[in-house]
Amino acid sequence: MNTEGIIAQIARIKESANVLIEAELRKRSIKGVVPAHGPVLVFLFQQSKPVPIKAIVEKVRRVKSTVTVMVNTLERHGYLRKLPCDADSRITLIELTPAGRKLRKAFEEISGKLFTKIYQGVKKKDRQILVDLLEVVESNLNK
Amino acid sequence: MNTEGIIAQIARIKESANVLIEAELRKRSIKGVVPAHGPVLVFLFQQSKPVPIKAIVEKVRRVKSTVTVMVNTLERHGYLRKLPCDADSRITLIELTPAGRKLRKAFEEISGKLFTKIYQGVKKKDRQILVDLLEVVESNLNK
DNA sequence: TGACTTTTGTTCGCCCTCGAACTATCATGG
DNA sequence: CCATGATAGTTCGAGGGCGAACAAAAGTCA
Repeated sequence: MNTEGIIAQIARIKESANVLIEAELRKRSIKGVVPAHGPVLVFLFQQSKPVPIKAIVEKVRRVKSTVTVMVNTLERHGYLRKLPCDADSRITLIELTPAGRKLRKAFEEISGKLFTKIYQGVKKKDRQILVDLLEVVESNLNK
Repeated sequence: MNTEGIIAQIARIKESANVLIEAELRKRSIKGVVPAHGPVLVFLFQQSKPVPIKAIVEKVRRVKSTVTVMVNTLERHGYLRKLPCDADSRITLIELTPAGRKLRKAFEEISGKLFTKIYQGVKKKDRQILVDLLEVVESNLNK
């Protein structure tokens, strides 16, 4: 009965997923992108207009100092651009470059691959049970 | 990145657990210890004699350069000591200081608290189902 | 309008984490 | 005995991540 180490188990799963993602990025010769950029990029894929950094901070569950640095890294690698905001000069607007938009397809492929691999041989019903139990655990942890 | 689902969910759980652990450490005024030190300390708690850094590396699933840094941090904060090895001077032996050993109780308390909180209201049977499903997912990811 | 507060981002210090390169040291086979 | 190779740790550079402190701009209100 090894319910003792569920957090360790979860941590290992997360790390294995990251390893897979990194391997797929390498396979596609995508440089300068790491798994942590995922949420930021996914958010930017959904935008049709430049968005303030603040909006990214609110979506990606990272503090703003972290987002500042990540945005700079992605900018340095040419995946996004910063523009000033005319209406409010405190604001920095972010928009994907063509290189950044090109990442979208890779992202979707990699997500699909991960999903397929994770649930290999797991029945739909069990997948649901797993996700539901994780949800209970998550909400327990946040109360 | 974003199977927008289980991996994100798992990542959030892991982070919430870390937040809880950090809060408990703070509550106990334990300085200089972060959740990542957990595996190292747990391993050292189990030792009755000084162990080489190499042994730590093998247990904690971190590369040796990471362990080097972590050991130095824990040493700087007074939780462990480095000693030379007479038989083989390439080796650095590590041993907990009294301050380090004193962390054990806090660790056990925090682990217990985490366990209780996570599984609040989850039946034993469901706990087992959860852990079993996670195990399937984990082994899927590693093949 | 001028003082005070809030909001937006950046910077800094500290830690983890990795991989690659490097230093000692030890082991082994010729 | 010594050259060659394996081993143990460290260092370096690049990235993530946090909180605290900070600067700049905008908002508020008397």
